[in-house]
Amino acid sequence: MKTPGKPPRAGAKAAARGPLSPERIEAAALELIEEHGLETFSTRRLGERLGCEAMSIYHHFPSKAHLLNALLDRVIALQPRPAKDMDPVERIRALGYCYRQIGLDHPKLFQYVALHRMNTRTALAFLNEAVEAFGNLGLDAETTARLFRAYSYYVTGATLDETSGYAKGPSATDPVPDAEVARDFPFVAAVGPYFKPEHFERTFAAGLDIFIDAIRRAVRKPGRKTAGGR
Amino acid sequence: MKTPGKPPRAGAKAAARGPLSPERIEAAALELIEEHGLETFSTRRLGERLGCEAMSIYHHFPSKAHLLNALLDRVIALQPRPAKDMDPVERIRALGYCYRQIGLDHPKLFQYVALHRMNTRTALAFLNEAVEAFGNLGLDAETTARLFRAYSYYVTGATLDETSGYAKGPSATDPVPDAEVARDFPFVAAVGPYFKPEHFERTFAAGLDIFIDAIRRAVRKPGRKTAGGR
DNA sequence: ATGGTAACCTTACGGCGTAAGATTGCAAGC
DNA sequence: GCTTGCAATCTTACGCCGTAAGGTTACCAT
Repeated sequence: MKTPGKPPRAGAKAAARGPLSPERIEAAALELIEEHGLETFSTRRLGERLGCEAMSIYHHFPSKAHLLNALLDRVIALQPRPAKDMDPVERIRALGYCYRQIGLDHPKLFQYVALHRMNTRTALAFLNEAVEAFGNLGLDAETTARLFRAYSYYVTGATLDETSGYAKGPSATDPVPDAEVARDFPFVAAVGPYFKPEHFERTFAAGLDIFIDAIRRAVRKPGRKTAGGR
Repeated sequence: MKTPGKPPRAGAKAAARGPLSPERIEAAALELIEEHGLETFSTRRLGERLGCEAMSIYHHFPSKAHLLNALLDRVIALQPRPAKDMDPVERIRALGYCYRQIGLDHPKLFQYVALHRMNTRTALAFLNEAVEAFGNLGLDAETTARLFRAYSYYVTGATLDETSGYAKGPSATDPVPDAEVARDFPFVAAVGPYFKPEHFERTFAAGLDIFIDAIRRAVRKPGRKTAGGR
C-alpha cells in the first residue's frame, strides 16, 4: 500500500520540484529534442531542464539508448490509428498518413524513429497492424510482403525528407549559391520551387496515389502481376 | 618547379609513412567507417589509422564535417551513371539502381549520404542528371517534379532500410524474442521471411516497377493523370 | 645563411555517456 | 524511538569526443 500524496525522497533540488518519473523525463526529453535537435540532446542538458543531475535519470532509464527507445514507443503508441473496419485499401492509405504524422509531430525525433529497428512490443504492434491491412487484401504472402515493404520505403523516405531533407537549412559546409544553381544545374532549378514545404502535402499524396493504384490493380487480378519479378 | 620524389616535410611519424593528403585521408576514412560504422568514427581513430595525430587531419580538412562532406562527394562522383541517350524511362530505372548502389557499396556511410542536403557541386550534378531524366519525359514541370520527388523518396527509403533497417542487428535495447513475435504479431511473422536480405533485390525491383508503370502511364496520357491529384 | 611557409605535432578546453559509490530520507521491524 | 533497509538522488571521476591555439620541423627561394 502506498500513501497517495508522496513527498520527494532525497536530494536538495528534489524537494523543490517533486519526484522524477519516467513520464516526466520522457516529456522533458521530447520537448528538448524538438526544441534543439537530436544531436545536441544530452543527459546533462536533460538533467538541467528537469532540475536534477544527469545521473538521476539513470535511476529511471538504464541508458540513454533506453530512454530514446521509450520515446520511440511513446510517439508510436500515442499516434491515433485508422479504424480497422475501413475499406482495406483506404486503410492502407490512412496508415501511410498515420506514420507520416508521427514525423510531422516530432520532426527532430523522426530520424531516430525511421532509422531504428522496430522491435519493441509497441512498435511491433504498429507494424503488425500495418501488415494486417495489407494482409486483408487477400493476396499471396509474397505479394503482400513486397507491396507492404515498398509502400513503407516510400512513406519512410518521404517523411524523412520532409522532416530533415533538402528543404531544411543548409547542411553542406559551403553551400552552392542559388545563382550558380540556376546557371549550372538548370533541371534542378526548374523543379526547385516544387521542393519547398508548401508542396510536401500534395507531393506525398501523389506518391501515395501511385501505390494505391498499384494495390488496386494487384487486387483486381491476383497473380504475379504487380509485385514479384522480372 | 618541383622535384618529383618528395620526402615528407615534418614530424617524427611523418617520415615513416610519407606525407598525408586529402586523397589518403578520405580513403582511410571510408575504410574505417565501413569497418566500424559512422558512430564510432572519430578524428582520433582516423589519425591512429593514418599514423598521424588527429589534429594533422585539420590541415587538409577544416573540420570533421568538411571531411564527411568530401566523402559524400567522392562516393557520388565515383558512381558510374547510366548513359544519357538511353530510353528515358529505362534511364530513370537505371538511375534508381545507380543511387541504390552507392548505398550497397558504402552501407555505413549511406545514412550520412541520405540524410544530408545535396548542395555540393558534385551532389547537385548528380541530382541534376536525375531530374534531367524525368524532364526528358516531356511532362509539365509540376508532374515532373512530383514524380521525381516521389521516386526519390522510394529509392532513398529502400536503400536506407537495406543498409541499416529492420534486417540489421538488433538496435532496440531489449528485443522481443522471435517466439513472442510469432504468437503476438502473426501478420509480421507471416511476412517476416520476405524481409530478409535475400529478398532485398526483388522487393526493390518490384517497387521500382510500380513507379516505372506509373511513369509510362503518365507519359501516355499527359495531363493531371498520375500526379497532381485530389 | 636566412627567412618564409606548408605540414605536422602538442597541449588544453569544454562537453559527452556512464561506472562507482556516497548521501538522503521514508517505511517497516523491533 | 531507534535501527535497519532501500529506493531515489547526487557527487565524483574516467575515458572518450571535436577542435582552438600555438609550437615545431624541414623544405624552399632568396
